[in-house]
Amino acid sequence: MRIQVTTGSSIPIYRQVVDQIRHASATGKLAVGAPLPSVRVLAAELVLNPNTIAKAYAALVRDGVLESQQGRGYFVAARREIYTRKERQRRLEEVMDPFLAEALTLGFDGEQIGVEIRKRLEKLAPSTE
Amino acid sequence: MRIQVTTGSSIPIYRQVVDQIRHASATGKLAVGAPLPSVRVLAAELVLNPNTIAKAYAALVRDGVLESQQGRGYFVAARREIYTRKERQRRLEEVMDPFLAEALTLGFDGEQIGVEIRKRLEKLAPSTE
DNA sequence: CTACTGTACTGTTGTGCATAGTACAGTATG
DNA sequence: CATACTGTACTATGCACAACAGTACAGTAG
Repeated sequence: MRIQVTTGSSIPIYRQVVDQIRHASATGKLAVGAPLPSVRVLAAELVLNPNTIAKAYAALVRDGVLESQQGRGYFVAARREIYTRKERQRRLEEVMDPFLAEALTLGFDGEQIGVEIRKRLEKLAPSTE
Repeated sequence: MRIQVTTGSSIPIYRQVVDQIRHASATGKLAVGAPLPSVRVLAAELVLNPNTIAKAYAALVRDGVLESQQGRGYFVAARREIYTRKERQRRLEEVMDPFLAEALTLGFDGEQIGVEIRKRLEKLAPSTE
């Protein structure tokens, strides 16, 4: 798994790391149980502070994407439902609204947004169920 | 047009204002040419600093959503294409990726995301084309 | 002129990101 | 056992930005 980070972006570095690992996990690019590079190794690779990586990993643990094992490392956690249906819905809308506002401003309508999303997903996970 | 703001959210207040006006403009709730509440009036209404509203309005002018007229006020700008097709695509993907990462983590697949988006848009603009 | 509008500053405060550095606990290998 | 990894938890610093307060000036409408 290759992680890329853009310093100077308005998106915090640790957030970029979180998003990429989430994506890889959700699309199956990172299998359940797979080990992740250690905090210090990934930090050295990306020329970042280990604290930044630790923060990203901690956030992913909090969200149930990763599991940590003291002294061993971080691993991709088994998929499990950690939220109620209602909570899932609420969280989805929370991130959907700003996205829709931007998309609509750019002149896309509902139809086109759907198409673009499908295209993006296929590009990321060619073997979709 | 009614604007609501949540202080203490992780989303900056001025950003909340921007998103809501964008949405209202994009969905037609705010007609082209319609006047917006003055910086001071809206600030008083929401119990905010006028600078915060001015910042939000300025951002909307920069994005082509509003137009300002010295001494008169802010008005909804005429729709116009301010970005190239390529730039639009790039901007869409920029906001789409974090959204998709979150949605996938929550366990939604492409199909369901499309459905949720359609539902959300209908709710916001019942008279969709 | 007066009262509204936008606009542009200067500060100050608080918060969050990212950094550096140190320290300690658990695990694996020899 | 010792060593070298791993995660984890602090403290402290520099920086950027959000939001605030206050002031000032320019354009518009009555």
